[in-house]
Amino acid sequence: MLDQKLIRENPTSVEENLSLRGKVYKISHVHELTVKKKEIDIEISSIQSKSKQLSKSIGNLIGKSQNNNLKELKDLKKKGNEYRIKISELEEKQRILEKEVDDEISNLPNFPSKDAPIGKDESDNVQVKTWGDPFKKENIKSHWEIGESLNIFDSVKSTKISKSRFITLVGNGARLERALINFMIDTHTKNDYLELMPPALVNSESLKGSGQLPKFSSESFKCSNDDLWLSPTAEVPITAFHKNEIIDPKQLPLKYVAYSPCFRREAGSYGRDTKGLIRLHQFNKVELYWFCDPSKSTEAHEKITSDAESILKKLNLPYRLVDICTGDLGFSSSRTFDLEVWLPSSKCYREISSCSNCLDFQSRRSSIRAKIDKKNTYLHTLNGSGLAIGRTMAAILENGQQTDGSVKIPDALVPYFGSKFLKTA
RNA sequence: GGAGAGGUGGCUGAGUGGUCGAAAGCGAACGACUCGAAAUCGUUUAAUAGGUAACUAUUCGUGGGUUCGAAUCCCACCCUCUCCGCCA
Repeated sequence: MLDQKLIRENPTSVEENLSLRGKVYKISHVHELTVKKKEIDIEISSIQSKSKQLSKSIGNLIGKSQNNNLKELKDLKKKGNEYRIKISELEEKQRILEKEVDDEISNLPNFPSKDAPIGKDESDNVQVKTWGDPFKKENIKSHWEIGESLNIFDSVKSTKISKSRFITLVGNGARLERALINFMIDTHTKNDYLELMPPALVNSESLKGSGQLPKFSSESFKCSNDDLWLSPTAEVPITAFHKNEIIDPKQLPLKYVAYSPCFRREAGSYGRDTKGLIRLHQFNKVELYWFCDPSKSTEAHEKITSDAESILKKLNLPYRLVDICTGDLGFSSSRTFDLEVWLPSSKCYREISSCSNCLDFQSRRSSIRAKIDKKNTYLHTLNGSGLAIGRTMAAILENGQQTDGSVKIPDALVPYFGSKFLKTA
């Protein structure tokens, strides 16, 4: 959520900042609404003040004389009644305006950071660095071919259970999934992250608080009988964990790691990545999340990214770091570093983690503050996958494939998985 | 799901129409006493929004309503607790 005051006082700068995303944003209408709303706020409070004084003097008058039928009293009450009617009229206007303003501002994305590369779309993203040697060989199998031959997951049977884009992990596949979750959480908790295991169902307010609503309602699954949705990422419940709080600044930064199943409708992606573990309606993810002092979020962004990277390094998976351009930034983010893992079968890097600095965008939506220098200040929030489990498994299968059909398990994962190779059961 | 009870400041808890933003206690801060501390005594101490400030408004679960005036009355919703039912 952008600052309403900024929109009211400096609409031009708001438009300029938003236009960095490569689209035109017209905010003159919201601007007018915020100005009107401010006028009404002031008017209401001045009438309330008069009305309050009047009520007190009526109280005093009744206290002094026992007679309730004085003409003076009647006149005062009449005057009070006028105030009341006026106030309720104005409040009605205020409510409508507030809703309009809120609706419009809720649909505006965050400002891109000045440091983000300027660009229109994905093709303008900037590769910052690569790590490890991409595995290139003839006769490379895709992870779904490997999965099928090792019998570690089954998508055909899963359509009987649910529909397409769902997966059932089988035997060692399920075991590998659990090993990855535990390995990642252990690594991060050793690094001072506090583990959370939040609800998978979240209410509308929570989705709004982190930016998924109102604009992206078609991206999430809704439970029709309740005001509950299947959470698309742990970012949602973690943000909501501190909703409407004023946090003691001594506790900052708050660093959380959470495993959660994630549910996404993937509307509009029909035909893309239909095979394997890359794009599913349900997948597991370990998420990293920081609430921090606004002056320290740039630094925190570097740190959360390197914490996510450390998993790829420990698993010895080749990857690259990409600086997302202004036109390709997510709705809530002002700067995003993507980590992309090498998938040899498709000879390309695929996103496995997205590390974003949302500045005060989510904390303003969710009202999460800390008293810093005697002022209540919206905190900065940062999130990053550390990592997406299914895609990590795909990368391990493809990068670790052996000529005999087995898969080498990364050394760091062996204690969790329980053996050095993944073979046919 | 059924029956009942309840949601008040950092905490406990009083308050059923009029200086109530709210008694009392605990806690906290400061001061006195003390070499220092404990104990004791005294003073102070809710939050939010707007404003440089004086100040103004709002807030007693949330949202409406009645009234000149609502923590207090009415309606709806949310949450918590107890019992019963169901259940991993």
